[in-house]
Amino acid sequence: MAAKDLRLYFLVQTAAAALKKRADDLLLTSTDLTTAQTAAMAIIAAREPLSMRALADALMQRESAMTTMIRRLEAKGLITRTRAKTDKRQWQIALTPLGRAGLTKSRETFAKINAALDDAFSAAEQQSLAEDLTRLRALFRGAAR
Amino acid sequence: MAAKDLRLYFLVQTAAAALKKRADDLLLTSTDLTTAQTAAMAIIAAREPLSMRALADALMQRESAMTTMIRRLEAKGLITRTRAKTDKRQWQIALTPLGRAGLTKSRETFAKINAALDDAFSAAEQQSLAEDLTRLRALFRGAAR
DNA sequence: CGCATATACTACATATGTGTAGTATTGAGT
DNA sequence: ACTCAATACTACACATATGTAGTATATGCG
Repeated sequence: MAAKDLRLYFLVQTAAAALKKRADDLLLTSTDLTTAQTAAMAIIAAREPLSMRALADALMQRESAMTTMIRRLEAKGLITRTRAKTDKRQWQIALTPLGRAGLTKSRETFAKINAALDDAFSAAEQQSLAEDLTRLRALFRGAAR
Repeated sequence: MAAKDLRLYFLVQTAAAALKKRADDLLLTSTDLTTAQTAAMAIIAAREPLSMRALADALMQRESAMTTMIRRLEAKGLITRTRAKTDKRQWQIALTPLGRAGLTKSRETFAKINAALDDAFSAAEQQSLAEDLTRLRALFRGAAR
């Protein structure tokens, strides 16, 4: 039966989906942002101004995945895109004050998420889980065999 | 900085994405199926014939997410859909021989994934990871507060 | 300098997932 | 039997992610 082979795979995917959905539910009611958008804005806040490429790398995603999202954030007035002077291929992405405000507001959501985690997992357990997930991610991020 | 708040969230999502991508890469070259399709077929194999609703529940998803995927699997000749006699609202979904063959072939992929996991994680570590993920999933699957 | 290649980004097709609204059928209560 | 709510499923809009192909700019090398 293939079902047993899929057990850990399925657990990882469904746990990630449950976490994402809860965070999205909380975020969308309080800030009208998705978690993906919030994660992008958190990276931008930490490194602005940065290029599409740098943003994609920080989020461990492709540049092509960034185009649409960044356009949406720009349309909402949360970020600005300006051409880099030294390299005209690049954009320089930065938060607007409105974007900064949205990001600040999003902290409530992650505070709730983290409080729930703290209730359910001891610091040692969270540490162990983080280490396992880091190894899991590293294990599968190389080229396929 | 919001980045720290997002640490565990980001780890879970990126670890799940890395695992999904590796499995997809392997599966798509050997069977032309995605992991989501394979997971659906594994459920169908274990419980056929079953309704859209039962399938969605088993995959922890919405029925609306099933419609398109099931249509695709049907178009590929991997599953059949027939109306249930007792309740004409329901479909009865079952694998075709071709579907069963695809599922069998997919086992190679998950054998590789599981071998990689066995290399990197001891049985006890996998057990602990599975328990943590089960708790994490349960923690966030209820209604939002 | 001029050309080949690499890099940064965009455009679009495909796949998945969510949310919401709609249709058809069933079933429960009166 | 009739009505009304619940259930099973579909349709569609939107957000995200991947893969591939294309354009514009930069850069290295002869």
